Amino acid sequence: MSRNYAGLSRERIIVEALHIISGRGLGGLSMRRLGDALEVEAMAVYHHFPLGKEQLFNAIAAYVTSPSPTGTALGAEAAEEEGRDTEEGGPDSVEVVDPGPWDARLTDWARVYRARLLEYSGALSLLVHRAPRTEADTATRALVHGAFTEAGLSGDDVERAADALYSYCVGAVIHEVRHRDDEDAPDGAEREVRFRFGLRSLLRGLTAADA
Amino acid sequence: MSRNYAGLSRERIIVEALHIISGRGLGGLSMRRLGDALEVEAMAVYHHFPLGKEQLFNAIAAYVTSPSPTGTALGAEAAEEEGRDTEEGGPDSVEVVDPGPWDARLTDWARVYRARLLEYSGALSLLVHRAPRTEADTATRALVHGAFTEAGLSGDDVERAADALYSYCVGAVIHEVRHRDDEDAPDGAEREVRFRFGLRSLLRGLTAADA
DNA sequence: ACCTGAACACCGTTCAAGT
DNA sequence: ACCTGAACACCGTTCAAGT
Repeated sequence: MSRNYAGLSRERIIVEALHIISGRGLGGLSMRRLGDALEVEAMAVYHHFPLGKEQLFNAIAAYVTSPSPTGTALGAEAAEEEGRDTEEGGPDSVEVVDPGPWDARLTDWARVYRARLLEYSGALSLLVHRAPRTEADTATRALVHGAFTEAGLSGDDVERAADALYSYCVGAVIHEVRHRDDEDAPDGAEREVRFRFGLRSLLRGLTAADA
Repeated sequence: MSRNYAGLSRERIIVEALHIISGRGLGGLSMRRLGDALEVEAMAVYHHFPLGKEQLFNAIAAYVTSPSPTGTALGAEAAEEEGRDTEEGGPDSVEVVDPGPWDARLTDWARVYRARLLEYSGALSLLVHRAPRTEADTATRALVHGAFTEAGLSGDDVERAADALYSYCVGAVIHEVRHRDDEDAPDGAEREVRFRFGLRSLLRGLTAADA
């Protein structure tokens, strides 16, 4: 058992780390435990994340906030850490036009985003001090910017509305996770109702004509 | 130097811990370092927090979310952990009537809450999986409930609006902390403008007549 | 390039002991 | 009651070495 080509990769490591986090919490993730789960010596992880646990945490944060399970965030995040530029070609090069009216686009995005954050709720606290610049993040900005512009906002108000939307979404998921074990906590269905209620209200307030 | 009546207390420990967190981050807080800062052996902390670091974290979370610096949360949190009831007399026994219209009351509360979370931003991630039941928390609920009722909401909508408000406030602070070191990050004044913009919009949307 | 294994400094916590 | 000090199991990370 000397040589061990375990086929380790950044993504396999991240997925296994998230599995541990989901089972034992963020504090339960140790490099040694991660190595065990990957059937590898703990130090092997350092070959893929030379900067150690902090770099792994950044990668997890990027992974969690990127909608695609195959992890488009991996390349971008690796480039970021080593000082390279992102591999993205030109600006607006992938300008995907979503179908439907602006509010449906925003609501759909929010629903997907919430679902993903809830799926990896154990890693949520990693996001408080980390805002990884992923492809998914740029795509989201374009989508939200376009939607609010279409809704009639302009100038600084577009940025302000976008910030309010992001704030509400991550805040709502955190509020949900924080309170889901309270004695009088609402069930899953009602929690989703509340999320959509708040979202609808916020969008209405953001796009109503100013007094 | 055998005997050492250091005059340790839960509050002194919490304040010192927050000082360390503020300087070196949450990961920089160790029991040994905390002991050093308090000029005491690390193990002395365990006499005041017998359940260890997790209990200390809970106490910090309660302290941070309680507006009074003297920490009204301390007693409530201690009671909670040891299974005692809170010392609160009857329901609605302290029904304080705030002055001003409902939206001013909510805006004032939000401004104070945001300021406190920003002051202890290093401890923010502790709140993601902790919702300590403090006196401040009960008072806030009464205030918010009353304000939204006065605004014309009724039934489940009051709870839903309250959840949306909490969600927005903690989400906004987290969004602010997450992005304040971005290259193109807005300055402090603009960040406050954005917070109030989003808050105003949310309140307007929450209390507008349904379509 | 990819992984091992020993080593080092540090950590949370227990426990018996001191005053 | 309040604090000490030694001890134990565990941790992140470095480094030299193996293939």
